[in-house]
Amino acid sequence: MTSRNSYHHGDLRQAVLAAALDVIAAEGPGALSLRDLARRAGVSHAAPAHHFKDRTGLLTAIAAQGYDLLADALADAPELSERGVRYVRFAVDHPAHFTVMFQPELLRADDPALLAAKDRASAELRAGVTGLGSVPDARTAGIAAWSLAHGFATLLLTHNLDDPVGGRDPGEVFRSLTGSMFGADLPRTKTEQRNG
Amino acid sequence: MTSRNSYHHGDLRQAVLAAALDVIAAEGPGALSLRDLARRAGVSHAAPAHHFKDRTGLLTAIAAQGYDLLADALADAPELSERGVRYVRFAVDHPAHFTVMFQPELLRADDPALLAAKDRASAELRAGVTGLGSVPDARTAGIAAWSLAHGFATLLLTHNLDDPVGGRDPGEVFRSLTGSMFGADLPRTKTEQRNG
DNA sequence: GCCCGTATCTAGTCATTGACAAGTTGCGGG
DNA sequence: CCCGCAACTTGTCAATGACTAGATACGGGC
Repeated sequence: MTSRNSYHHGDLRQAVLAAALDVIAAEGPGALSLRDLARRAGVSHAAPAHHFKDRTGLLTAIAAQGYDLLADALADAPELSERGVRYVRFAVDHPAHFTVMFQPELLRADDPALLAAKDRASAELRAGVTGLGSVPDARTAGIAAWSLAHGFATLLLTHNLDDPVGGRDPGEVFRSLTGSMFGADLPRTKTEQRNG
Repeated sequence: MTSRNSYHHGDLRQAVLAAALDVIAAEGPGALSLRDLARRAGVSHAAPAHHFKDRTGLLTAIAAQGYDLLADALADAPELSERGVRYVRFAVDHPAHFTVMFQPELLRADDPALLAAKDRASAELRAGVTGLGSVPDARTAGIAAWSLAHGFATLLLTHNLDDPVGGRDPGEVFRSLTGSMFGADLPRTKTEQRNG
């Protein structure tokens, strides 16, 4: 699957990406070694560079793929709270992507593919907020919602909430979180927002 | 200041720590090089190892210092919302510490100094929640508050909120955030919490 | 005032890595 | 059939983390 006996690997780009995700999820981006990934794929030490240019290029490709996956995950979610749940689930399901996406110093910020994917994801995030209706300050509410979901996801991935969450589905735990803050169900109406 | 003409540096540990914080704040933990820090301090390439053992030891020392600073910053804050503001301010004022503190794979998790400092900070965080009184689920509320502050801080440091925040004080922006979610002022009473 | 234990720092070394250059293989269009 | 180009290999260099052995000087004990 990952290596062939022919001169050409056949699918080296995917093989390296997959191996990289494993390493990052297990030991973080700092443990990434292009030469190690090459060994795992059974190719020479310089082969990965042809597909990703360098270490930064590989991480940038991962981040771009991550933003695309996030945009897909958020698409067609009815309520704001449901987008939050999906945001958290995305982080748990794709920890390596999520980790790399939010470490700008590891990435090539002007990469076209990265920018495009990031725009897609941003649009989906904003779409969730506009669904709130004409809330007093939709922008502030959007930042609050994003902060809540992002903080919960980050604390989860950094093992700061292992005890409270236990074995429960993190998405459901987050749902109960938003419930305890806003009341039973989101999105709230304009009137509720003013009184809340 | 950073180097002396005597054989002994005099304060190498502090000099290396300070230089490391600069590097991390500017280029992230991945850009840290013990040899580079040694050059900046004007000592031999192996000198820092005497104080921190290895790269992981240095990062662990920074994280421990960070948790101590955070505990200090949170101490004696009257309300929960004020602790949130201070949490965000800590992240903005000590970006290198904050970054390293929440990347467990960079640290030696069983380091005594790290564990002690982390416990201090945890106690301060929990103290803020108990101030809420007998809220339905204090633990859930605590996680929600921590997630909100942590997420906002993380998004700030990763330059995902540059436009919305502009030049304003991030602490004040966060204060307005909590206000838009919970109402005018925190902590809310038990009754408000039920109705909210 | 001297001596010695030890913390601090130096000098040298090795394996590993990222990055780059130059060459080889083989797929696929014309 | 052949040729351009993408995919991969081989070789190399500087930089780094980690380790070892040794030099230096600070400070307590006498």
